[in-house]
Order: sequence, then C-alpha cells, then structure tokens
Amino acid sequence: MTGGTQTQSGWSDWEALPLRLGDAVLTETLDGGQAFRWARRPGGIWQGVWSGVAARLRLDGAGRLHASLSAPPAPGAAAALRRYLALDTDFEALADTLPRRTDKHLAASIGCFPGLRILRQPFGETLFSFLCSATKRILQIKQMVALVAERHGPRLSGDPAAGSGLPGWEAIAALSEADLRLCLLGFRARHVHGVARFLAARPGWLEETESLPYPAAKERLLLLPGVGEKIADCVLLFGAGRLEAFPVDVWILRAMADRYGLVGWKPAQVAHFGRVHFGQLAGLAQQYLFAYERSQRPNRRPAGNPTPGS
DNA sequence: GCACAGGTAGATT
DNA sequence: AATCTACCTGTG
Repeated sequence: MTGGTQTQSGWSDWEALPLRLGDAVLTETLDGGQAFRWARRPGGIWQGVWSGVAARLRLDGAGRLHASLSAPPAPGAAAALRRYLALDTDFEALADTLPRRTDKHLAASIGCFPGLRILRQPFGETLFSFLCSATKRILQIKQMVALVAERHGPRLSGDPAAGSGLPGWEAIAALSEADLRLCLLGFRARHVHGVARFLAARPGWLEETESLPYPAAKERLLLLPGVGEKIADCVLLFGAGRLEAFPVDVWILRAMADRYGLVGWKPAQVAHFGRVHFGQLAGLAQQYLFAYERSQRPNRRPAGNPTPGS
C-alpha cells in the first residue's frame, strides 16, 4: 500500500456526475424496488454494490450527484458506474415523449418524481434479485440478497465496509438449495437453485438472452423456473435497459384500477393496455406510476382492515 | 396471533 | 382457458 488519502480512507475522492435530482427521487431510484443492494448511511450517503464494484453516492446542496468508488477501484469501475446509472440516457427527455399531455395521471406521477431513472444493472444479478422478490417487501428482499452476498459472494477490496458482491451464477450453482434456504429465501431457493443448474448446463445462454430483441429475450427468460411474466419484464427493464418491458405487479394493477378505471382487469389485459397506451417506453411510464402509487399508500393494507373482535 | 408481501407453477374446474 | 392454491418466513 502506498500513502495518500484515497487508499487510507478506502474510497476515492468525490466526483461530480452530470446529474441533478432531488433527495426523494434519488431514494426512489436506488431504493424503490429496482435494485436491492443500496443502503443509506449517515450523512445521506448511499452505498451500493454490483458486479464487484462498490460505490457511494450523495447529493450536494444544489442537488448535484457526486460519486466515490471503493479504492483501489476495480478496473473499469468508473465506466461501470456510468453504465449502471445509465448516464448516457436522458430520462427527462424520454419522459417528455410519453403521453403526458393527454394522460393527467401520468403527468402528475412524472411531476412527483422528476428525474427518476431506470438503472442498468448487471443482467445476471438482476435475475437473481427478482427471483428473490416474489411476494416479499423491498426490505426483506434486500436482507435475503445481502445474506447471500455476505455468505457466498466475493469480499470486495478496499474498505472492509465496502461489503461483498453477489456470487455469480457459477458460484450459486455450487450451493445447495438448503444453503439458499439458510439465507431466508424460502421457496424461492428452489427457483434460484433450478435457474443455477439450468444456466450451468448452458454456457453463454444468459449473455445471449441479454443480447436478443425484447420479445425473444422475454420468451427465453420465461423458460427459467420461477420466472413468469412479471419477473421477466423486471429483469429486462432493470437489467437490460429494455424500456418497452412493462412489468405488471399488484401496484400497477391497483394504479390501473384506481386511476384508469380498469377495475377487475387481469395482468395480461393490463400489460396489453400498457403497451398500447404508453408505447415503446411503457416501462419508464410504469416506473413513474409505480413510484406514485407507493408514495400514496406506503406500507398500508388494503381498505377494509378486518376487526379482530367481530 | 395472523394476514400480508412488487409471483409462479401445478392442480382443478 | 380461467380460477384456485401451495409455497417460506420476517414484519407490521
């Protein structure tokens, strides 16, 4: 180890990124259910890990985003951060092409989260994360994923507080279903284990899937155990930048029923409506609607809470 | 103590 | 083809 403040602290100097956004929007982007490996630390610093890179993000008083990487940085870490944050994509301009002039609710949702981004996470890690997501809250998904990383993933260099990366699919394939259950995955362990074996038998399958056009890529993801329509679309939206992917979950079903009058519509019907109504960037629209809906009723049960005494 | 959680898959009608 | 259910388990 040579001297210098960077290696002493374990983190590189803060560097400004070409991004301005509000604190609530940053929180929604990093911790709103796209990614599950970010934690807010004292001082409003977000720390996250993906594909062997550990990064810290914070906003300055003017709302500009600043980043610091674990030191010594992994090769290509700076480029990995730009890709992860999709800095080459102008989401505000894209949001402007959504039908916000004719869709009041969409306009309101965009207005609530100006600058909301779709992350471009590693494909394989996104698949793993969303296999863990079935009927779990974000906090619990984060706990499961963190346990798998701590127990079975590679320790990152630099600051010990940088944590561990997720194990790759080859490493997951070496785990038993019981190992995964010990990480609180529950019945999801069988799905993760099944996917790991599937991928182990097909080298290059995942990479090829990521490179295919959206319909073909989705068709292939649906072959995986534990991957249905919703998870396939989440993996393609958050892990492959396919902004046409339109995941339909309980929040979107609620939004469509309450805001668009689509009461009683099935997920497949809502998915079709989304594609037609929102177009090629339906996934971006979905993220605004999702964020808005969660902000309206955070952590609340459906109305009609039964009274225990009756 | 008990329903619920950003679902999926297999059984049943 | 549409609807019902089991699957795990930490939180509220």
